[in-house]
Amino acid sequence: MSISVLIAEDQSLILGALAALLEMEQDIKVVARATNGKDALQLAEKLQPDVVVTDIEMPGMTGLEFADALKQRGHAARVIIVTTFARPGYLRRALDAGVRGYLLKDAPAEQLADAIRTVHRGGKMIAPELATAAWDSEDPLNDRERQVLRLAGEGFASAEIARQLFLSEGTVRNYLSEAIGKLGANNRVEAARIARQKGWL
Amino acid sequence: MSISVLIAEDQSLILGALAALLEMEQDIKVVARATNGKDALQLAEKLQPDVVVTDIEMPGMTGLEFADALKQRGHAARVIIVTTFARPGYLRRALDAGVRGYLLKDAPAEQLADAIRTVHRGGKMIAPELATAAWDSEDPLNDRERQVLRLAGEGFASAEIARQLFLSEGTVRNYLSEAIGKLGANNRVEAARIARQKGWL
DNA sequence: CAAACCGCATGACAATCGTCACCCCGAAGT
DNA sequence: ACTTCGGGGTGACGATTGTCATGCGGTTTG
Repeated sequence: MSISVLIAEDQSLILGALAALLEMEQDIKVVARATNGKDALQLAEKLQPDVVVTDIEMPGMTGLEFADALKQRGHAARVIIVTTFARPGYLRRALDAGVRGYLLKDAPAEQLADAIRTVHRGGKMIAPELATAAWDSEDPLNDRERQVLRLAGEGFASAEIARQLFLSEGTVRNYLSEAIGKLGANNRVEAARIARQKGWL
Repeated sequence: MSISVLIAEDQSLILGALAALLEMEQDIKVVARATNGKDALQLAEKLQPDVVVTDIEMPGMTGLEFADALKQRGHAARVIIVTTFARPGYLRRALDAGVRGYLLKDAPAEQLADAIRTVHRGGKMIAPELATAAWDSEDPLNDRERQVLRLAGEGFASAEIARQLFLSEGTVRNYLSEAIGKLGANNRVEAARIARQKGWL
């Protein structure tokens, strides 16, 4: 018997493409498609697919909320998240929602079918870039550093940041220096980029 | 004879999925895939595909630069841009680069094959959301300013940018100063932010 | 042909940034 | 009461950034 799959993804073109990709596998059957979390939830309840593949960023209900909702209702479907974002924070929330797979969109194409099979068998499949990162890379920034870094990343000068946060300019520079050091960056811009990319801003 | 197509898209999973989607059409043949602009350029030169489908945001060389490079070399291939971003600035630059199609990733899946056929026939296909909005505000940046600004926005220092682009550091600073002035920004970071948001990077 | 541009480079100067050592003070611990 | 600690601050110094005037070899173009 083939594995029944539901796909949720808000960009129709990508949705169609993913479906086409999976249609090529004889042991996988795409039984439904949804372009947002709410539709996906209804369809999942009605069709009881073996596996659900979902994006995170969708209008209305995100993939994470969707996974959580499925879990609440004691649903058997195993969920695989497919997303652009390698943010440890997302992975955390996904695992908390009982998600069994977390793939990045820049993983090789065969991995999706693999992941579906693995997860259907009861296994887990986490993008290697994140498997470790979820553990070791905790956000090293404190509150002030985050605030300052966020503004610096928008292009505000130290003096302006100081004004906005009611700090002295020197202090702002100290925080920035700290943040730059903690993130292993060479300057505020790079630091902001790194932090954003990790989902810490 | 079927239409030969090259696909460039940095997210492998999506790349594979798009290829699968097109494989389903009997009159379309995916002859090559690339995950960045440079590879795409080489492959396009070697294989002379009828149509090139490319994403915009790719590491190294963007889809727009790629399209431009193809045009420079007097290449016959017709280019279709497929992107998430409905930024008028992108469309304008795409059209300037001689691009024949501009689709959004949330267009219906069948549109891609349609667009390929239309473009192959010599027609154009522009996402309706953008067809009108194209004449918004002009991009005041020239090529060098764009390159320099992009790197500056990533957090590279002037000296590093100079090394990467084989320019002197002073020249890099001059270009940045120009760009900052044109965009009404106060520093490189703000300038990069403004340009990005307008779709000029 | 000469004028006008263009892309790139220099050099200089002021402003801003990044770093570091050290200070102040109010809360906690013990 | 005496330390310790954390948030915030100061001052100074070198590196980087932003600005501007100026120069120089190629292309256009009148």
